[in-house]
Order: sequence, then C-alpha cells, then structure tokens
Amino acid sequence: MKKNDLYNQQVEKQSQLAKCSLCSAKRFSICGKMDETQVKKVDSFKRTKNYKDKQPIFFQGDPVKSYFNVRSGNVKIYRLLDDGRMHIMGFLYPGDFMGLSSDQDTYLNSAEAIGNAEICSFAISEFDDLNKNSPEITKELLKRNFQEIEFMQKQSIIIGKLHAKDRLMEFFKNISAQRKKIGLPDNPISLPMNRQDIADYLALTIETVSRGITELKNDQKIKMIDKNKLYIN
Amino acid sequence: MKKNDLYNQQVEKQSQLAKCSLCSAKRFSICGKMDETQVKKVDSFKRTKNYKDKQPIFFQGDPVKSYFNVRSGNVKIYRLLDDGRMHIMGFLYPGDFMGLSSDQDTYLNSAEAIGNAEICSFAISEFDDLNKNSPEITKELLKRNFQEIEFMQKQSIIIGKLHAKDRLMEFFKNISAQRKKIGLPDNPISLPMNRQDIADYLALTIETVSRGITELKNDQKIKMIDKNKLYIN
DNA sequence: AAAAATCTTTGATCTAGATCAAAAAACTTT
DNA sequence: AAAGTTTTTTGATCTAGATCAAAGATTTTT
Repeated sequence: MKKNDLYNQQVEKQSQLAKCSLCSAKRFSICGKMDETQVKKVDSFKRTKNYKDKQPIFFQGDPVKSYFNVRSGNVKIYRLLDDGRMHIMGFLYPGDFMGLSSDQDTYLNSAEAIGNAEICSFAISEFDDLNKNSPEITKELLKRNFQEIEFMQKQSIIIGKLHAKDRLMEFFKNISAQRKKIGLPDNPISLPMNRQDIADYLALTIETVSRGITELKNDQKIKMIDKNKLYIN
Repeated sequence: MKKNDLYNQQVEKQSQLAKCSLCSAKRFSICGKMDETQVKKVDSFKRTKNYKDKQPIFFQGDPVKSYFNVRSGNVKIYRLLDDGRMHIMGFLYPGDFMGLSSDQDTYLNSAEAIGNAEICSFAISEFDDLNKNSPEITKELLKRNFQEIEFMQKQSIIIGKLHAKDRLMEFFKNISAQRKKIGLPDNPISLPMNRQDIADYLALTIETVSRGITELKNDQKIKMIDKNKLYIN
C-alpha cells in the first residue's frame, strides 16, 4: 500500500492517549487559556484523529461543522483557484487553531495534513457555547486574530516586494521563530513541506525555489543537512 | 499656500458638528453596535479632527495612545520598508476602525489621510474600558478582525498570483463593493488615491499601473470618466 | 494667465523569474 | 536490489513587468 494513501482508514485515537491532560500542545493551544472545568468539558466533547500525509481535514466550500486544533504534526491551509492553481495561505504547527471564520457558514480555505498529524476537532455549537461564557477564550481568539493579521501583513510584503532568495530566507526565519515558540530547537530547522508547497506559499515556481535554495547554499546563508533539514547561518 | 501642506494647522471640529448622533459613518462603525449609554460615553471622550491630504494620523513605531475611526474621507495604511519603499496594506473608508494591534505597544503601520478626512480618536484606556464591559463591542471587533484576515488572504492571492491587469480589475471591484457597503453608488467609482498609491498597494510600478489602466480601457473592461473616476463594464 | 511643480502616460530596453525540457536524486513497490 | 514512481535540481529560452527616459496633462503658485 502507498505511504500517502488518502483513503487509508483512520483509527480514532483511544481516549486514554488523547486526554487533554496528556496533550503536549496544550501550552501553546487555546486550551492552555482554559480553567480546569473548561478543559474537562473540552475533553468530553472533542474528538482526536490521526491524519496521514496529504489527508484532507476540511475543504473550501464545505459547511462549517467543526473547529480544529493541531495537537501534533503540521497542516497546510490553502485555496484552490478557479484555474486549478493552489495558493497556500499558511502552514500550521502544534497549538494552532483553525476553522473559525467571519461568516461561519462554509470554509473559505482547505486544510490537509503534512506528514502524520494529530488533530482535535470541536463541534461548533459546543465550542461556541464554551466561548460565549468565557471572556478568556474570546480574548485569546482576539489576540490570535490580531497576530494572524500582522503575520498576513508581513507575508504580503514578502510576496509583494521581496526577491525569490529573500522570500526563502524570510520563510526559513519564520519557521525558526515558530519552532522556538513551541519549544523546538530553532536551528537547524526541518521543512515538513515539499518544494512545490514552498513555491505555492511564496508565490514562486518550484524551479525558482530550487535554484534559490542552491544559491543561498552557495552564498553561505544556509547549510543543507539533508533535503528537508537546514542550518541558518 | 500649498494645498497639501502637512503643517497646516488643524482646527478641531466643534462639538456640535462632531456629535455622534450626527455622524454619517455611525451605521458602518463600531459605534453602531453600541447602546445609547455607550455612545454617550464615546461622545464625551472622543476627539474629532479634520485631516488634510497626506497628513499623518500615526506613524509606525510610535507608542499606541489612541485608536481611530474614519468618519469621512479616506485613509491609507502603509509600511515603510528599510530600503525606503512603501507597501500599502490597505485603504480605509468611512466607518473603518484602526490602531488596534496584538501587542498594543507601538503602531506597526503608518496611517495618513487621502484628501480631506474627518477622524475620531479614542484614548486607549477609555476605549479598552468600554470594550471590557461590552461583549457586543468585543464581538464586533472579533468579526471585523476575521473579515480583515479574509480580506488579507484574498489580497495575498491577488498580489501573489494575478497579472497586473487582473490585480487592477480586482482592485476596482473591491472599491465598488466597499462603496456599496457604505451606501454610495457602486458604479461608477472614484479613486481617491493616486497612481503611485495603487502601485504600492498592488505591488506594481506606477508605469505598469498606468499601462494596465490604458489596456483595460482598450479592452472595454472599464471606461475612464476622468483621471480619478471610472465606470466598470 | 504665465510659470513652476507635480502627476500620468507612453516609449525603449533590460531582467528576474516563468516556462519548457531533461537529468539526477530520493523514495516505493515488487 | 531492481524497476518504477515521484520529487528535486539544473539547463536553455522566453516574457511580464521593472527600469530608464521623456513627453503630456493636470494642478498649484506667482
């Protein structure tokens, strides 16, 4: 059987292992802002699933039924354009929350796992209920939204104004900072996504990404440890 | 005296005219979500100022002392890059709120008036106070943030994936939609900003913007009424 | 209303990154 | 471990939009 088989049956993680109290992403998650009663409630209504590489989590246009939280692994958030091209909005890391939007009707973007990922899902009604009665959660959501706006602003400068090599360098630095935030070594970094994903994220082609990496290597700005692992000088 | 003199002395709008009850932007503003008591409070602590073309409202790096609301006119939100280039994050219209950020410490972007604009300012402490005790205001802020994220996502696709002519066309359509939202005719539209601003917003050069407009005219996609007014076919 | 300043358009040329093509490397399956 | 598949890199060529340059419009000042 192929490694990346989308139709692979998923086994729901058994409750013992999925418990919030054992969640390594809790500290960086929205759940980290909840009190014990709230976490207990989340623990009871959340579902935790293991996703394989390239397995879809939700798709643009689908009705919004759940919100999601990344427990481990990575996720890419992307939009398919009418002409079939893909634009990647961002990559998610453990502790990142997704699925909320302004209209709450249908998902605007699609999400799929990059490599193996554990994702918790919350039915919107139950999560909204919890949120409604908790200013802490609302405040945390607001804060995360502001951070996302600021990140998107930086990203629009990167895409709009920087050359290919500089976009790549900023991308590597962002991964480094993100890793630090969740307690991983910030150098060297690993690239969970492939070259095409990097291209679709930075608004470049795969060839330009490849050439850019080669040149950054020659310029001694980075050192490739292997295809998906690099050291930033 | 030059029309766009930055150092023009401002006359604070007299309270009678600046009253919230007479504000034509109230319906589209955050203030439109407030009850009478809250509006009364806002009315008492807000300050309303007239800005002239190119006059700064706040500057990136300055300590955040106030939030702002556009009462009339237009504003550009931009970031100056290290090399002196400008990236415009967006254009604001009556009813738009600005100044809030995730860290609340310093402004990340700069803001200046495009043409004459009336802007209300709120001292952060007084506004935060109001917000703290009003779930409606918080909810409205959250909603606006989501809309901004979604707008930025669309914008990143426009900048990253579309050709010059298509970027311009999307830009005109966005202005049209925005005008409709605030009760102005959605066609023809006026362009309050100049060609350089459009270029800095769409990550193009002024020459490419100019040529793009000429070509859209030739393709019968738009009809220029004058330099700053156009009809979308 | 003429002169000066600013903004916009048009023309000629250049280039970063796209596209087309193929080799090399890294994985998967048998 | 050989064959097949997918991903990444490298090479050659092309092009949309940048850059450099100057002419027209429009606005501001005198």
